[in-house]
Amino acid sequence: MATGRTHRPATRSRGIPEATVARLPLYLRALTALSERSVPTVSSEELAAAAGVNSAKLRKDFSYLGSYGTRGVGYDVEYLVYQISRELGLTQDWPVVIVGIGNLGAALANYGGFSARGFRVAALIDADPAMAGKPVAGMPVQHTDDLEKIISENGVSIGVIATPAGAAQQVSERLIAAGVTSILNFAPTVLSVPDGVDVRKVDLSIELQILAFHEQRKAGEEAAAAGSADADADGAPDAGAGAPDGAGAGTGAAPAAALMPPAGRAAAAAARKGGPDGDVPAVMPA
Amino acid sequence: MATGRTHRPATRSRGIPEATVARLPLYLRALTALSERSVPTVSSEELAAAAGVNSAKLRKDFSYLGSYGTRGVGYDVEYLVYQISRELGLTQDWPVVIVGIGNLGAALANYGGFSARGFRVAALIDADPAMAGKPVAGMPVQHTDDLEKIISENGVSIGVIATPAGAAQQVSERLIAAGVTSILNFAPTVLSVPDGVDVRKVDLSIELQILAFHEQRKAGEEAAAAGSADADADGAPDAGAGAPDGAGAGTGAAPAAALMPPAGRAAAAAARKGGPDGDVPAVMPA
DNA sequence: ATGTCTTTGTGAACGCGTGCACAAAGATTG
DNA sequence: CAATCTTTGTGCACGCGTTCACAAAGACAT
Repeated sequence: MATGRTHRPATRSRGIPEATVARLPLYLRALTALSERSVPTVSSEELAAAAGVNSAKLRKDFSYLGSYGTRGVGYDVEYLVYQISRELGLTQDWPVVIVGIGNLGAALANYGGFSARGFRVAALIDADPAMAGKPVAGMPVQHTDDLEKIISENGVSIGVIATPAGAAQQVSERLIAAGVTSILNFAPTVLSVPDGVDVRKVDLSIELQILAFHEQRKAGEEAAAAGSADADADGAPDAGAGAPDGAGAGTGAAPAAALMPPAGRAAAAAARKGGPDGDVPAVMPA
Repeated sequence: MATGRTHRPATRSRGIPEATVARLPLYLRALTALSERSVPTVSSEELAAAAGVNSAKLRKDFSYLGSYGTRGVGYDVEYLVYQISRELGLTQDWPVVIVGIGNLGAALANYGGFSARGFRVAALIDADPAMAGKPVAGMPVQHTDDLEKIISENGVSIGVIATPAGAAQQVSERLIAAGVTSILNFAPTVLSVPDGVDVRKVDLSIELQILAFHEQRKAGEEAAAAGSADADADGAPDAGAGAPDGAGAGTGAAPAAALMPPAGRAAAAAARKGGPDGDVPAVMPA
């Protein structure tokens, strides 16, 4: 792409924005549903509605893949299914391993959607010797000791980590050393990996916290709309002087007790101490 | 990373960009870890490293909350934990219900991280009569018939949907009608909800597909770098002519069979027919 | 063939998020 | 008290992603 005049649309060679890639699976799902109903073609408008996105965005997304539509008609469902599948690499088989067979790991192992799209669970791995050999989802759990061997023998390049947070980093290092270059991380930790390795994380706790934020905000606006008395309300937390701060904030239920910085600290910390966060109870991300 | 969003027209009410809100839980986790080690203060540099973000970004994020740092020193850990918790609304109790107690639902019910941050599982709900009364995570599963009653009696405003895709939309409607205004959706469907309701979705299948895309791309580049013969390589997906493309990619096994558009269609469609996608085998999103 | 109607593909404007770079603020030392 | 050093808070520029709006392309009817 750098050599002199490699004249070409150049645009879409290596293009395909991340945001677009992230939506392709969404389109694919909607298209698959249409395909099952034997719908021959769809307009960008219809498909966009089914995928829950803007039609212009969808068209632009598809434009990165090439011109697969027919003006005045729409897109050929089957053909598009094929093209997107190919673009995503779903036309080939991807063996994956799941490390950490706790509650979540087991649920993932039983996950039907895995095999549905070219992903094949090649092995289930756990550090607990008691788990070894035990069948989960019709497949015997193997011990961590054999991790490297399993990876190389099966040509695994994608690993799923569902271990407690404390073990995640080490597991990722072993996976990578063994040849894995893509990781789906369910453990509540920031994995540091070398360049060239892709990591995506799924974090339930974070999603819930984000919802809580919006929920609180909604409650605040509601309160503000109702009793429009206190102007400041949840206003900008001016930590300025002494202990003022947005005290009178009627936002939530937040009583007085939870408002002064230096004092409340102890309580806050204490309340969290026992909490499962550092290593998670073998269930899921925290 | 977990996906999902439901953008609001304009969050003009009180700054705090969505992107920042999404990172606050990350900071909170890192801070909590520091707190447990009794570290009194952290610099933006250290905290940023622990959270896996850019330090300038972190400082800017915090600036939206107010000026909680001390120049030349850093941030007071405990104080910051408190402020972020308050901002996220974690100082209050959030009762949540989990609908759909399959493999995943059960794993979520057992999830320790729930209660760790102010979230309390108020009830487990499932449509299967056989599940009713059955204890999961030390709590009896209740039948869908009582959904509305459960929601209102417990003042639930956050619902978690872990049902098969086919039931998700209807469940969401009942939850919303009963008073829920925030939903965490694990079902592989696009939920259409009225304004004012927040939906975040976690979709394992999509994450894996995104990884597969990058994995394929890496394989393509690798092949291109090695045998620099065919210039085009993984370039623009010219479905047209022959069967070039990054075939020789060592990684996978993509044979020739999976390359022609009009022909492969049938196979692709067929392979998917029986696949669990339309309604998911009571395990997880597809 | 010609005209009309539908729908794609995309140029261009806009807004958000990111990261740099630096002045201001405060701690610390002599 | 002055000098120096550390770290925050933020103005600014850049790039990505989203959205609008419309010309071009093709189907379809006459």
